[in-house]
Amino acid sequence: MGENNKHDEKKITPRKSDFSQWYLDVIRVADLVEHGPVKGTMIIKPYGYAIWENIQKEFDKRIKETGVENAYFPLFIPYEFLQREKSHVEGFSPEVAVVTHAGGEELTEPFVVRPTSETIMYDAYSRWVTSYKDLPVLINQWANVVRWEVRPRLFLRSTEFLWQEGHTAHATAKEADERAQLMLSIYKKFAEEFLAMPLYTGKKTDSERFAGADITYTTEAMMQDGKALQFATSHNLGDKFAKVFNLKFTDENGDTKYCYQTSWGMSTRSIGGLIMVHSDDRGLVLPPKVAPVQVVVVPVWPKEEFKNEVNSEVEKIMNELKVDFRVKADLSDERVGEKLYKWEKKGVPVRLEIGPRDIKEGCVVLSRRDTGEKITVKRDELKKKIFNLLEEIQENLYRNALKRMEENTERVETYDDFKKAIDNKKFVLGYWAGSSEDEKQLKTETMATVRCFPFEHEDESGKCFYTGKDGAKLALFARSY
RNA sequence: CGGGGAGUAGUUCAGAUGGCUAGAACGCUGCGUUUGGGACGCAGAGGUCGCAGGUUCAAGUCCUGUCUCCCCGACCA
Repeated sequence: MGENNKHDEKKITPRKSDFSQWYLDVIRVADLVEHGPVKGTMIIKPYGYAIWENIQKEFDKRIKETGVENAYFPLFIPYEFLQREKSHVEGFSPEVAVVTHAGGEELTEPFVVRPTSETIMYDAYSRWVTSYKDLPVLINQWANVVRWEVRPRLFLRSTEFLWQEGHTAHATAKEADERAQLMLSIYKKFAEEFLAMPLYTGKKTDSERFAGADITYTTEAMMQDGKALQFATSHNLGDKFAKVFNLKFTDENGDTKYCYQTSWGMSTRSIGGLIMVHSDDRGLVLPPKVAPVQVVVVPVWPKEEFKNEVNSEVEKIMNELKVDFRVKADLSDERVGEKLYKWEKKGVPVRLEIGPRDIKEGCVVLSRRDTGEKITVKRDELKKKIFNLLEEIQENLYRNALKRMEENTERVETYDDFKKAIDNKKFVLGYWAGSSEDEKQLKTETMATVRCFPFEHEDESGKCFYTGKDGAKLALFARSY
């Protein structure tokens, strides 16, 4: 290494010394994205996009099982639509991109690049729904949205991001709330089973509620630096939007009623979460279920003359494995060490090494990304071993993340203990009866926010550690992204 | 908007008190030797030093202005 070279491109900043830098390093070495020319935008590279595709595919399957269908609505929304719901426009106007010129002229009516699609979808719904027989409307769209955030961060808060947004309309308030909660439970299951990411779920406080919603339900994940990341949300919108978009139906008795609605979304932020929950100082670590490549086959050619023999063996293995796994053979001319590091940094769960020695002995070497453990496996039980290994890695990642989340969640009774716990980068559970003003004050004092009132502690109540009020509900606090 | 930092090769950077043809490492191209955990040799390509003015015999270096980017906070999926 040159003496002038302070930054070794191959190395990764250790998590403990600088978590943000580590996060950016992982993204860089795994080759997921880079910055776009407009501030806060991302160029998602093939490997990064492949992760998103897997998320899409699996989540899409799961929501369709609940009767949801996909559709697509325009990117451009009349500004006037946004303005109809007062708190909605107040919430979003600071961050919308407004188009005032197009086709070489100034427009008579400006439009916005969608920051979310409630308005344009419900305008359509109002034409589609006339009878109770048209309900419920259960529609999802996979799309990009634009929010001109003050401080963008790769994946976590990009100016433009990809997501799914589900929008439903129902005949009753009860049905809408059930749907909102159902979707939240689907997010939770999806995150835990597919992304190996444990979550807290609960209700947001008034101040953290979605602009225009009656109730916002949320899922919160713990990153390895102890900060919280809002993973996905589900909103019970009540009938607010229905009233301003004139979304009405005639019920069984011939009475005209407004619909009750929900909306729910999950974005490319989930990839940021994935990185910050599982990855380590060697690079990305991906749970097998999301990994674009589950098994990478690395041939070893100690001498040129072995190349053909090994490669034909690799081909056999590929044919055998590609039926059941996402598998890739790295036949590039890079030297072996370089390949091993490369795929490690990309987070491939299982690596398969095969060289002349292994061929002679009828076996291969498998190495797992999460623990680094290497095992030698006979060729005839290869498939079974890989299958088990992938399952084990998936479980192990979840177990570790869950353990970390549980061990780093503390219950407190007093504000002093609260501050101590927050400074120790914990998630904190404590009784809370504060106002929105109190939340603000708490944040300036401790940098922590109320993440949610967790469902699992819904029935508990006690004395608020901040205001001293009785009958306070148990809330989850953390510093957050 | 506040607080830091940075603009020089594809990337990460070095270029005190102005001075010869602007450097290194990695990466890239070609040839050869190599290949069981980040190889090595030789040859090569690659830069109007963020931009605009100014001072000077001479500016990457000094002065003035300006723009941009990154990181940390307020906002959020």
